Amino acid sequence: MSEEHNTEQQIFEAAKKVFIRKGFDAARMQDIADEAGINKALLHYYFRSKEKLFDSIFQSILKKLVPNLEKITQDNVPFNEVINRFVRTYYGFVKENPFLPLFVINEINRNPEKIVQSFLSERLPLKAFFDRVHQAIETGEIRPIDPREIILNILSLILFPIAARATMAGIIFQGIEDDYNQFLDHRIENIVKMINENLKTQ
Amino acid sequence: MSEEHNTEQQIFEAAKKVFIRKGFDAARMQDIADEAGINKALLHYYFRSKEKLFDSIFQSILKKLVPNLEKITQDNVPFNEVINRFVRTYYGFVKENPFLPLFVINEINRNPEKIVQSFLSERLPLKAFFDRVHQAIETGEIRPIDPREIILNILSLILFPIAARATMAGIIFQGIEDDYNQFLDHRIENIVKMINENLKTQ
DNA sequence: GTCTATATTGTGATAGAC
DNA sequence: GTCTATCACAATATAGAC
Repeated sequence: MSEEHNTEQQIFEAAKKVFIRKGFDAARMQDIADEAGINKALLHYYFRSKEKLFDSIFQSILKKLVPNLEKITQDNVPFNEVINRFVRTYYGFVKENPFLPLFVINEINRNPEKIVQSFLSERLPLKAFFDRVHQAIETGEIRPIDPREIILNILSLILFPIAARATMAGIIFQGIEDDYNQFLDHRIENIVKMINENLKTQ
Repeated sequence: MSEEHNTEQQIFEAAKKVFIRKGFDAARMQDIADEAGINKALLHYYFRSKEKLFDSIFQSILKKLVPNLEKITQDNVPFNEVINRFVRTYYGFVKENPFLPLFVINEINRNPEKIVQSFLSERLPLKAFFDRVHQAIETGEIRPIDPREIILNILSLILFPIAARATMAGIIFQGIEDDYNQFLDHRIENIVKMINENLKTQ
């Protein structure tokens, strides 16, 4: 009873792990079967094809990567504190899920329609943040700026160093990833400062 | 005579185009043959294998993407002008070569040793920039900061929006790429400002 | 050097026994 | 539901004629 065997769920989790690490093209059905501890034929029994298996996984991953800013904006904190929370919680998340950013970027590149499907139907969790920015501009808390620019700057500064880890660690740290990790942790402080300074009025 | 046929060079250029656009895994030898206007067998005649053909191309591409900061730092201009030139010329380059960043990131991920080969032998073009930063710190022109942090911030702000074009345009511009391009062009101004403000003393 | 034809290998998918 | 064995196809690589 407590040991629900549930093969379908087992496959799902295994596939998630393999797809995220290798991407759709490089992922092998054999890898997924091995990871799940079963054989290839069962994959096709539960999910008809590799593509179908992938699709069932992708949407949930994309949602996890788009920052959920509703919680962060709902408390009535000053705007620079909104930025502070945004940067720190989002960095904490991608640090724990370092393969997600590049995975999502590549898969959307491979098939751009995938993103439309999921974001046309429901409301983006970015709406709350955009509203909060406009409010901060009206009250003179920050200078006038397109909210999308703030989002793009923060995501760039956080996601790029993770997505391009091997490249950047190779170029500026001779490939020593431990040093690079420490460097990134320490740098978060400065990102918050940089973003907030850029938003100051006058 | 003036019409040097030179099949090898023709293959090389075709392969470069196809590899950059599709990546190593997704690139097909047939695609390259078509692009070069010859057949598959000739590819193997000139370059023994797909891997060998790829390797002969990759190093030159990597070098092009690592910013060459020697020219920019050699004139005796104030440091904020160094930043200004760096950001604008580098953005101009990747705008003309939008597939390079993600291509390099993915291929180094696939095979991290590739980067070591090329950068252990010769001196990085970043050295001149690092020296210029240290000089600017000593003269009090900018605040004390790790030069690698400046590089990483600039590359993040410029490369990420290009590498993740489909994703970001999809999330914040409903996939309308023309609007996204204009948005990026206009944003460069603010990147220069943001980086320079962050480097101010006090 | 350049081509056509074919060998070889890898992988997604299916058939069929249990 | 789960397995083994096999199909079908795609893609790299090679043989051999010209």
